[in-house]
Amino acid sequence: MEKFVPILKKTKLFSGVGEDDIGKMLSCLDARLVTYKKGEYVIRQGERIADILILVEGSLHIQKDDYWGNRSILGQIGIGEIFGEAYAAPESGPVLNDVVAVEDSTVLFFDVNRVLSTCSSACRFHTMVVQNLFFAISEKNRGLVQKLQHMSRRTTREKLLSYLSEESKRQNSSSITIPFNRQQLADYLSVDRSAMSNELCKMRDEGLLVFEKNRFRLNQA
Amino acid sequence: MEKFVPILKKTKLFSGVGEDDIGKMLSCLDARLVTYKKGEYVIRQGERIADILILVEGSLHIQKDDYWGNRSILGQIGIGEIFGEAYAAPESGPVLNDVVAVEDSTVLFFDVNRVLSTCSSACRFHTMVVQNLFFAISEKNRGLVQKLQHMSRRTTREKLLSYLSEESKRQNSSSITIPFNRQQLADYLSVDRSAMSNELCKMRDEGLLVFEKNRFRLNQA
DNA sequence: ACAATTCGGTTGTATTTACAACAGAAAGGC
DNA sequence: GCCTTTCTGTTGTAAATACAACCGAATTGT
Repeated sequence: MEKFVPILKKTKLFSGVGEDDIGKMLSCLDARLVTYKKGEYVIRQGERIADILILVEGSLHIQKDDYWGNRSILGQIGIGEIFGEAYAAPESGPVLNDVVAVEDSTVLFFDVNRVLSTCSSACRFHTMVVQNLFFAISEKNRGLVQKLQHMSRRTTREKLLSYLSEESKRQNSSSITIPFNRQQLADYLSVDRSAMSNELCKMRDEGLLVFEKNRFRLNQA
Repeated sequence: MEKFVPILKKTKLFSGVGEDDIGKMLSCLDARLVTYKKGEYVIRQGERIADILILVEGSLHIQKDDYWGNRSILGQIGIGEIFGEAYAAPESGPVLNDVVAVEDSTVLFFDVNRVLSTCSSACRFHTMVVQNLFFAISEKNRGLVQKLQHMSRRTTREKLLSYLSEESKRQNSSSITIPFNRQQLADYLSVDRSAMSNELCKMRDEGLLVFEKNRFRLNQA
C-alpha cells in the first residue's frame, strides 16, 4: 500500500499533508487496497457503500443502464480522483450508477466514519483531510450547478449564451478562452456538434460575438 | 439569536444535537445573525464568502442574470435550509449567483473554518455537525447528478425514460409514484409541458407504460 | 514534404420541439 | 349545487434540432 503514497500526496484529499503523515494515516483511516481486472465492477448500481474511494492505478468508467437496457457513459475517473463520497452518507440510499474498470485498476477504500471522526492526536492532519474532503465535494457541486444551468436552457443558442456569458464573468473579461474544442463543448452542453457550429456562426453573423478556435469575444447588444 | 435554536434543531446541520448544545455551539461557530428587507441581496454574484448560511426566517431566491441581462430563477431557499456551503472553500472563486430576499428574511452566518476545525472539548457535538455538513452537501450532490443525467438526454422521450426508469429502480418497483404534477415534471426536465404530455400519451399508446395522475407503471419492452 | 487524422463549418432533410390556443376533467371554495 | 381554478390532454404551426454527409483547413506524425 505504501507504494501509492506519492500518488495520494497529489490528490485533493491529502493536499497539504506530507508523505510520512499520509503513511501513518492509512491505518487510522482503515484504508483497504482492492484490485480489479479490466471489465470488473468496482461499484454496482443498487449497492450501498460507506466508503470514500480513490483510484490509484488504472482507469474507471461511471456508467448507467436504464430500465430498457440502454447504456450511457456518464464520466471517467482518472488516477488520484476521489469518488463514491456522495453515497457515503448513511441515508444516501443505494448507488445509482455502475463503476467499471476499463483497464486493470487499483482502488483505495477509506471508511467514511474514520475519515469524518477526528481521531487521536496521532493524526496531526486529520482536520485538514476533513476540510479537503469538504472542499473536494464542494468543487464537484459547483461544477454540477454550472452545468445544470447551461443545460436547462431550451435552445442551443441559449445554452451557448449561458455558458459563454458565465465564462466571461468568471474570467472577468469579454474575451475568453474555453477549455473545449467544438466537439467537447457540444458534449458538455449536450447538443449536436454541427448544429452548435451552425448556431455559433449565426451568432457571429448577427454580431453577438466573434471567435477563433477556442477564443471568444462577446459583444454588448 | 437564541430564539432561533428550535428552528436550528430541525435543520440538517444540527440534526441529532440538542437545543442546549446548539445554544452553546453558536458562539463557538462564530454565528452571526443578519436581517434583510424584501428585495435586498444576501449574496451578490462575484462576491467571495467564507461562511455557511442557514435561513431562519423568510424566503430567498437563487437567481442569475446573464451577460445580456436576462434573469432566471434557479431555486428557492426555505426556512432551515443550508446554502452558500459550496462556495466556502478558499479556492472556490467568486459566487456565480445572486441570492435575494423575496420577503423580509433572517440569515445565520457560520464561519466555515470554525465549523470544519473541531474546537475544544466544550463542543461535544462538533464532530457530528461536521458529518451532518458533509451529508447535506452529499445529498445536494446526488440530486444534481440525477437531474443532470435526465437533462443530458436529447429528446423529451429519452428524458422521461431516464427519469422514470431511475425512479423505478429507486422505488424498487415498476409501479411508481412521482412527487410532481405535469407542469413540475416538465420544469424539472426542462421541457415543454404540452409536448411532454403529448409524448407521454404516445408512449402509453405504444405500450411502454401506463399512468394515472402521478402514478406510473413501466412495462418491459 | 507527405499522408493521415482531427477539427470546424456547411448543407439538406426528417424528426422533434416550443408555443399558443383550446377543451374536458378534476379539484377546491363558497 | 355552482363557480372558479387547476390540471391534463389535444392539435396545428413555426421553429429548432439531430443526423448524415461532405469539404477544406489545420494539425500531427513520420
